[in-house]
Amino acid sequence: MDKPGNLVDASVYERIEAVVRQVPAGRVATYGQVGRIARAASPRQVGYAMATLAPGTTVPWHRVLNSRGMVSARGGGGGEARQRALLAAEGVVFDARGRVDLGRYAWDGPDWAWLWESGLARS
DNA sequence: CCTATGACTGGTC
DNA sequence: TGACCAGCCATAG
Repeated sequence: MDKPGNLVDASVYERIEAVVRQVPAGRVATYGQVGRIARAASPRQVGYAMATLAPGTTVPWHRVLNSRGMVSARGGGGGEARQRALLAAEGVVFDARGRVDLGRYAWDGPDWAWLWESGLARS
């Protein structure tokens, strides 16, 4: 896992990115889930953070889906197909409606150790 | 410095 | 099933 560091003093977007980095290949997280773990004020903050990521970022943004298990539509376009391709390459299957079975691919959450070291475990 | 602008979710009607 | 609404932070121009 990557360096947790002290995420408590980091900006909201930094915490969100750090959490997304913890999502392993082949699993997917929802904006709401990431938001709760990163202590974002609202799930939407996660979307905002993803939208500002640089093109060549190392953050696995494609593993973040909305609460319905679908790829969220974005302004620019294009990125949606890429997101699904990346997930498919990791073995994530989409059903006929274009949805992922969250009950099967949902991420369990970050490791306890990471959570503690990052400072996000504290309430 | 101020405004517009985004990858969302849960509750209510 | 929809449709509508509040809540929210960083960045660009």
